[in-house]
Amino acid sequence: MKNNGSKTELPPEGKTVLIKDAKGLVDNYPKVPITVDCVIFGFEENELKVLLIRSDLEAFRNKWTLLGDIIRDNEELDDAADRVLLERTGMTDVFLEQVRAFSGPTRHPGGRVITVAYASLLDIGHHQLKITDNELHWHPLNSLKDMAFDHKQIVDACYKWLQKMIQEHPLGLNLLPDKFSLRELQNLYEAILGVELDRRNFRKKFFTMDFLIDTGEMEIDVPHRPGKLYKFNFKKYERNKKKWFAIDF
Amino acid sequence: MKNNGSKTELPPEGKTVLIKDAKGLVDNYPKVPITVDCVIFGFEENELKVLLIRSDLEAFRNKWTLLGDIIRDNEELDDAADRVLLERTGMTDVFLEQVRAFSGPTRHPGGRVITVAYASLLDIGHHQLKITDNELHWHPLNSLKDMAFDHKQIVDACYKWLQKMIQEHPLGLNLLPDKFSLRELQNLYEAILGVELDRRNFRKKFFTMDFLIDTGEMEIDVPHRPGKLYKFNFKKYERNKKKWFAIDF
DNA sequence: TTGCTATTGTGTAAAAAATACACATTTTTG
DNA sequence: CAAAAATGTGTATTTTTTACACAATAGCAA
Repeated sequence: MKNNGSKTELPPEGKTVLIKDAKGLVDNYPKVPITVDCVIFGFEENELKVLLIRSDLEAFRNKWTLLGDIIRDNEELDDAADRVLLERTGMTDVFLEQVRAFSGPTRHPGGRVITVAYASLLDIGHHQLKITDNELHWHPLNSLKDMAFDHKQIVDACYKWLQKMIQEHPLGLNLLPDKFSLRELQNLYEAILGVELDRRNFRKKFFTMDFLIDTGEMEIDVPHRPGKLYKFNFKKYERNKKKWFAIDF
Repeated sequence: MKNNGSKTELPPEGKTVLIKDAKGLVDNYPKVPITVDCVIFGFEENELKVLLIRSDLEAFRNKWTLLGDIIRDNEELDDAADRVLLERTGMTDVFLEQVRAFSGPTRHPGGRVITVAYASLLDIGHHQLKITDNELHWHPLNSLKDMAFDHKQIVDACYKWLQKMIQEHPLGLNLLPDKFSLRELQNLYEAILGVELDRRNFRKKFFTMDFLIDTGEMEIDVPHRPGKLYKFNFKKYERNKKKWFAIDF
């Protein structure tokens, strides 16, 4: 057995009593139900949307809630979030990232439940909702209030998270089809950040990064001059993404 | 009862059965013990350090662990982390922020325990350790391996979190005394980011931000020309901190 | 008291990045 | 075939970042 990493000797005998029965210890811990809740973002008609259902709790009659579930025995939080997504959208390999835990003791009317929020990004067009019970639908983020539980808070936190993340990573592309025009990309950024961006500078920015692949194809069915369609070169991005040193606050 | 925020009507009768007994529902949920673990950072001798103790589990004999505890009934995670900090360092109002949850089903030898990691920043000089049981001590981050549980992973995640955060927010100042010299500040950044920075440009950066208050005092007990001591103007920072629009990846 | 050491404090020029801004081109639609 | 709507493109200006060197100050040792 190694004893590296420290000059300190073993603890003095008789001072600290080591606990042998780890299982007995844990069995006596107070326990809490844990859920995951997914803020599933989509982009449609130049609007950021969230996938919601009606709450099935009487206490939250007619209120919207996030898709979520209790975690199962020995299930990782990430896996539980994946499962929720698979069950509802039929999609695997969806972008999903943990945002944070919410633990307000009165957040659930049935007693204490801690939830871990996940943000998920997917292309609305590229999938079919599996089960459309409880009015499962895409809800515009703007017209969202009065949700069940603390889900409005959770949505707000995940939206802020998203605003920050799309500026630092090419996350936003998960919301678009595989092939997209620069206008679509700019609309996405403008909608999520709530700003107007200069078209020429926006294009310059993306071309300079040099992660866009010209597919040679053009938009179709647009009522105006069609734009070029690009793919994002995720592989090159993963190889070249810059590490990031700038003090700036 | 309001019915705003949506054009959709009530769910069709007989389709969805609303659950009235929320409490009964939650009572039947599987439950898991939840802990908080604090990665408490300090800065001493130009090194980033973490506050650790010896594990009191036989299974992790002689391994270092983070300070943590089981959360209590109806205790918020943030409050539990505050409590851990208060108990061990005697300090209230310490900088503490949730980083993320860790849920590996085998992370605890006694059975499943989910933990929520917090990063904490404090000035080592400005406090006394309350209880020094279990060899509570400040451990250099560099010489850290072979910890109990998944605590090395947690430390790594929190360290990355810290590296990112100090570049975007004036967090790092929580690691320094109230009054500090620019050299100390630069040492802090260099140690945490693991880079060398140009002194003139570093100073220029901070002076340009205009959040430093000249205290009029100078360093004492330094074996060379003493530097000026500054305070950080947190109030002005809170008023003026920029919101932040730059696509950059 | 003097000189040595270590570190503070300061400015400028060059390069890179961000911004502001306008017009010709292409396709669809009526 | 003209009008509408959007694409595609370049340059000049400003701002930010980077690279870089020397005089001034305090402690310390002789």
